[in-house]
Amino acid sequence: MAKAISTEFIQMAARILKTLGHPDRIKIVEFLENGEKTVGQIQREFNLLQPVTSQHLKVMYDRNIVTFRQEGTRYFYSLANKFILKILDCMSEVQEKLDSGEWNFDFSKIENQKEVV
Amino acid sequence: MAKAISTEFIQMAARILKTLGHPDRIKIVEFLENGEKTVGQIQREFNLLQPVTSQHLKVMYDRNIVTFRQEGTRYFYSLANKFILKILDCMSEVQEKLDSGEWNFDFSKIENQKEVV
DNA sequence: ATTAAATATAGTAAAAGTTTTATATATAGG
DNA sequence: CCTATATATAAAACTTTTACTATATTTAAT
Repeated sequence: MAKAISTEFIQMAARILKTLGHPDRIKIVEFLENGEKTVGQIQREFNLLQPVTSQHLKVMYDRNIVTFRQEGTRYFYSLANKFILKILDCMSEVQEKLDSGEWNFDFSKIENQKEVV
Repeated sequence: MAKAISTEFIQMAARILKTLGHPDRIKIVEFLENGEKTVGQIQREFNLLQPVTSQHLKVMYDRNIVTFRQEGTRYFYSLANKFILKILDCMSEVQEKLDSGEWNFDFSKIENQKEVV
């Protein structure tokens, strides 16, 4: 079972989780699981505005979630560390359990819900 | 390997991750892993203000992360579903890898960093 | 009935995150 | 050199969070 988590780690983890707590970013990160992609590829894949795409990538770069290499005028982004992979694994595992009905999650509480405090 | 993640699920997951993306809430959720706790217990454990504690719990309740039962004037909070446990497991696993040096994470990028965009 | 304890709720100001529109930069090709 | 392409950066308007402070509610005890 999970052992206690250190303060320094918690700060880092909170930042990562918060940053991944945005639908676009989850999708992007998942997309990058298949290998590096350019900004344009990402943008087209999810029908995002270019600056939005860049912004997401910048935020994730600043938080050490993605990294990139430049080639000519293109920037190839990829996942920066294994923590992210782990989280993706975790999520898809959860989704499987939900799909199979083994687990249950009350979506009603979170859908179409106005933000509260 | 992680399989594709559905849109509905992504919305839900983003919400959960975003909500857990706060140091206090990670700590609280981890604390609850040991079994239900009252608001007062949580508050004292982490030296939080009472309204702050209640707020965190309310937000997490609204997002189906925790649940509670009332007994007299006390509210006993506990984890609401297994997704959360999974995330906690994931995090402590990552921490182990980091501690053991098997993995690496550049903390410099996220510590004492002013928020950008 | 009164009071104390435990917790929730409300209100508000400040901070952080998001989205959009506009503009800049850098590289490649002609 | 000039132009087009790919991407970054900036600025502004807006929304959501966060953290406080104050107050209300409910139950238990006297």
